[in-house]
Amino acid sequence: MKKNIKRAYCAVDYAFQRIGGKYKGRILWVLREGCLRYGELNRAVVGITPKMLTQTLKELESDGLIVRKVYLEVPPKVEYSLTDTGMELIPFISQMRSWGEKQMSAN
Amino acid sequence: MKKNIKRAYCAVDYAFQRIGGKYKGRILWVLREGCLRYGELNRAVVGITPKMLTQTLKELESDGLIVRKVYLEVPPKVEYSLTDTGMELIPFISQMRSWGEKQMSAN
DNA sequence: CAGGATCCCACACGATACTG
DNA sequence: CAGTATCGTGTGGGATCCTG
Repeated sequence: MKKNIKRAYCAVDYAFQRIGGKYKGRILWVLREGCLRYGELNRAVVGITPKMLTQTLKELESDGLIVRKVYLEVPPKVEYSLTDTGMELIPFISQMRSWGEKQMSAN
Repeated sequence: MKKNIKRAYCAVDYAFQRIGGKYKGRILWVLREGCLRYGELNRAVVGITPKMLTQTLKELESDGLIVRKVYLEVPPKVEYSLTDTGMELIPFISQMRSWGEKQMSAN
C-alpha cells in the first residue's frame, strides 16, 4: 500500500511517482467508468503487453489505487476497478486529457 | 515545440509524456509564482543536478511550456518563466499536489 | 483466460570535472 | 553565474515463449 515510493521530498513529486510510468495514467482513465477484465484492459490500453499490464496493475493495486477481484470460475475471470483513492484522481486526469487534446490539435 | 513526443495514441498519453520525467512537475510548480534564475531553480528543486536541470529546462522550453530569457550582463543572468500553455497546467498540478499531501499524511 | 518466466537493451538519470 | 562535457549505470520497458 505504499512502498513503491522512494522518497518524496514534496507532494508534487510523490503524486507523480504514484501515477508515473508509461501506462498508469491510461489504465486509471479507462477504468473510470467501471470495472474491466484483464483481457478488456489489454485491448483498451493500446500497445501494452501482458507483462507490462500485469506489472502495472500490481503496482496500482499495491499502491491502493485499484482493486483486483478474482472470480473462482473456469475459465478464470478477474476484474479490476478503481478504489476511492483512485477515483479521486480521475478529475485531474480528465483535466490533463482536455489540455492534451487542445495541445494536440494546436500543433 | 512538439517532437519529444513519440506518438500519442490518446490525449492522456500525450499529456503524461509532456510533463513526465523526474523533475518536470516540480520545475513547473516552483515557477508558478513568477520567474526564477537558473541558480534559484537549482536550489528550489532539491536533489537535481546541473545537468538534469539544464536538460529538463531545454525540454520544457522546446515543448513550449517555459520561456528562457537571457540578460546580456556580467555576470550572466538567465530567467525562466511559464508560458501561457505552461500556466494552464498549474491548476491541475495543484490538484495532484493536494491529493499527494492527503495521501502522504494518510500513510 | 489471465497471467508467469526469461532474456535483453535503450535510455533516463547520476557523478564528477571543467568553462565562457 | 550558468551552464558543458564525459563517462557510467539502473531499471523501466520490450520480445518471446510458457502454464494453471
